[in-house]
Amino acid sequence: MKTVFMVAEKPSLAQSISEILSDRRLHSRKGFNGACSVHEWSGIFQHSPARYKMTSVCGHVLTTDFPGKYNNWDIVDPAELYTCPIEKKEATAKLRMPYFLSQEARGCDYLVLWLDCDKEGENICFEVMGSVASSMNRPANKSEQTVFRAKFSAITDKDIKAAMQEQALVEPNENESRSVDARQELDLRIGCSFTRFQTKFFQNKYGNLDSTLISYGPCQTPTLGFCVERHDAIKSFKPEAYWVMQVTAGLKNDKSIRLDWERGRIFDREVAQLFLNMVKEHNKAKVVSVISKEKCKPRPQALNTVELMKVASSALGIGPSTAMAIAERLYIQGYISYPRTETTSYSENFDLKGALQLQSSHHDWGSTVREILSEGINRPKKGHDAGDHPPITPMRMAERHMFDHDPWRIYEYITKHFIGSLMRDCAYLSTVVTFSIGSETFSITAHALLDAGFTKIMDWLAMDPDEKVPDLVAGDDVLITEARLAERETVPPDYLTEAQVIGLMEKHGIGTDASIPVHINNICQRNYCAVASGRRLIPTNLGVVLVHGYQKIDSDLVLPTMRSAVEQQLNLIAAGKAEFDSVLRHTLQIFAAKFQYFVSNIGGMDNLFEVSFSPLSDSGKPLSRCGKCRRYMKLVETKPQRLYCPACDDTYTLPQNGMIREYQENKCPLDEFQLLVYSGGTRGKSFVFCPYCFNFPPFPGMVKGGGCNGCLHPTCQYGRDQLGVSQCMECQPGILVLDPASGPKWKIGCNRCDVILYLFEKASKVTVKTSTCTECGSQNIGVEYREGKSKLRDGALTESGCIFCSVTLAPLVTKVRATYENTRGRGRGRGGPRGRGRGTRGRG
DNA sequence: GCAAGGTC
Repeated sequence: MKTVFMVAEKPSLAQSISEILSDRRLHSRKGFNGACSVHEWSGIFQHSPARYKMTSVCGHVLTTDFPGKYNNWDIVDPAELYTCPIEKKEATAKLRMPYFLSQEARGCDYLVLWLDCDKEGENICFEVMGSVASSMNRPANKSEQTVFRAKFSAITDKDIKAAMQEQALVEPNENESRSVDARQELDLRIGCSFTRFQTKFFQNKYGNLDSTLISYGPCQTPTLGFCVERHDAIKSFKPEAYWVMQVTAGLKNDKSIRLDWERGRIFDREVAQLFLNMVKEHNKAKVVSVISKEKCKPRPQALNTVELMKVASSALGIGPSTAMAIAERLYIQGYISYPRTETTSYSENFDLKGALQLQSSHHDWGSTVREILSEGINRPKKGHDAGDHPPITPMRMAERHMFDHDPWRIYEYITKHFIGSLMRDCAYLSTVVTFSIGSETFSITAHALLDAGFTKIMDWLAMDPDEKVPDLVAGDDVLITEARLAERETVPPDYLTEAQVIGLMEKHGIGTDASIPVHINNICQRNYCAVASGRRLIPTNLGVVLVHGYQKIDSDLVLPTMRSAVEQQLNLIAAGKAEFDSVLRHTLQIFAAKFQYFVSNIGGMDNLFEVSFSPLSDSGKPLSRCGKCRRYMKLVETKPQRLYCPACDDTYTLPQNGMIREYQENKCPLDEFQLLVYSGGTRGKSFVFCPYCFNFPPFPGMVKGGGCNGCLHPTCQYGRDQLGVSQCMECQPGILVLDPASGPKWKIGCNRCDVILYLFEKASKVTVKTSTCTECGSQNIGVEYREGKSKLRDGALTESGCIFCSVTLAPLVTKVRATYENTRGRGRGRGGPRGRGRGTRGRG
């Protein structure tokens, strides 16, 4: 019997599709990577009995990257990134997806690809094919088609079964897949080249940038551009005076009404005065017409991701990435449907009634739901069907107490939106009374609620039911009690809200429903924008200077149209109208030239930086001596912390996220740089290091970023050979090395992994002896205590021996794993005042 | 240490 191997884009879809195709008679098991399940059943394929086996990937199997040697920022010129080779690597190493697929596909005869029906999905088809090609059976007849692409537009029985019909199965579309390869390559080369160049250029010049990375990207940069554009509009705004005419009239019942002038506002005082004078010639206003019209506020369309993110931000004060993380969890727990969808239309066979019935006993909205069920569902409005996933709807009922605050509010919104979309529109009577005073026209408008409709459940949209329409008919006169001019001033626009930024991204095709929150997060975390009250995005100095710099050098770099222009080129590949190679070569050529131009004109951006930031030479505090000039170098504490020698104008990278201090006056015997101590907190790793060797490893075989505990110097008293104790018990290549600067809380730490031994607390001296333990071969350790501090047997002040085998020493040793303190900056008393927006935190 | 795109 033949076996058909089938692959979907995510585990949940593999399950749904399997259930449909097997008529719910299937056997399921978890795959070895813990993420994907495998579903098996028997059926018919191409008119013969067959075994079916279905599993999924988790998004992309592979990712595009540079070969390892191009990832050294100090050696590789970013310009090389336009021509150097690129390679595909496993997207998520721990899932071992290619291996998983090849194992499961072993011995199968046919492959049916059920990846999402978009270009990314098409690309993943080829990643899957590449993974299983060598392990599947080869057909006896070489010309027989064994790889099929299923095309589906909804996860419904009807659609899925139709897609599986023999005549519906097609071949995967290589052109579409190649267009994604091209996109990946362009994004990688362009993004990384600009990011590396500007990061290195500005970080080596300014001390107070407070950003580890000054990134550029075809999506994140235009997104920042929107925020800065609004910032500029606010800063350059010039208020303008204007005048409005305010006419008040008295009714018979002594009530007075304010009439709205048809001309709205006038920007010329004299002209406004002229109109006022004309009006003042009259003491009555005549009712010209009274027109009532039934109007409606439409019920919402079915909910998609972008709309959910906008509402979460603007109405609930929950940022898009937090909102999506919450939605993701609600989905996994089965409370809502798949939350990443562009579709705003329920499919024909969507069980609206069933989904509604689930909510009929709800404490808060059960009674409304029961009313709808008894009156009948109002068929929702047709929205856009992107053919990806159904709209976001509740799948299970949940009460308020079952969730935390924010998850509840997201669930509540999704559910109320769903219910609202099945109710009637909100209907109201809009009455306009038009008046004439001489040649000028005025009016009043009043609304009277006829049917609350969906605003009964989406009550934040409800209308005021109490607006009274004055009892007037055409021909009536009302007495003018006052007519005057009011002087006003135009006001600047406000900063963009997150919801508006999402709207702009959507409009310009920047990012996708899944990546929009990531881009917004990026520009906040990189310190280009801060989230202010009302979730408005206010660009920081750094953000403003960057965008102005791009505008000065090459405004294309920040234009929102750039992304869509490139995508148009890519679509030519997808449509088979252009060659992959020629489009890629052409586009890369353009950007390589833009990059060169940017590099040679970076001075233009630098001029702006100079105004806002202080040079490295003015930053930091003196710490330790330079081995080249013997003068003091400064510790620059803003991220990334580094050492700067003002005399040599050299910068040295330091270990991050921890304290750096001098190690007395000790120097490295190789380069005379003063030695330093890194400490990652009380329970963290610590080691002695030479700032020069840390950046430029002195011996072959040493890696960059290491301390003296990994140094191969044969005789240096701080090196591995003198202070090493034994092999690490937990990692193969690691060596346990004494940290000579750690007293009185003495530590021996592995120079590779997180193993730490605490020993002989409060001892005055701990040394590594030249002799070794006869039992285990470890170096012996010597310890000395001061009078009264001894922990040794009988209060002895000195002893030496093996810390693992000696019955007196071993009990004074504790093994732990280093923990990392979750801090920015160090200690207290620093870092307070410059609060930074963190994007995903805080609620409006 | 970098992009953007999938997804857990």
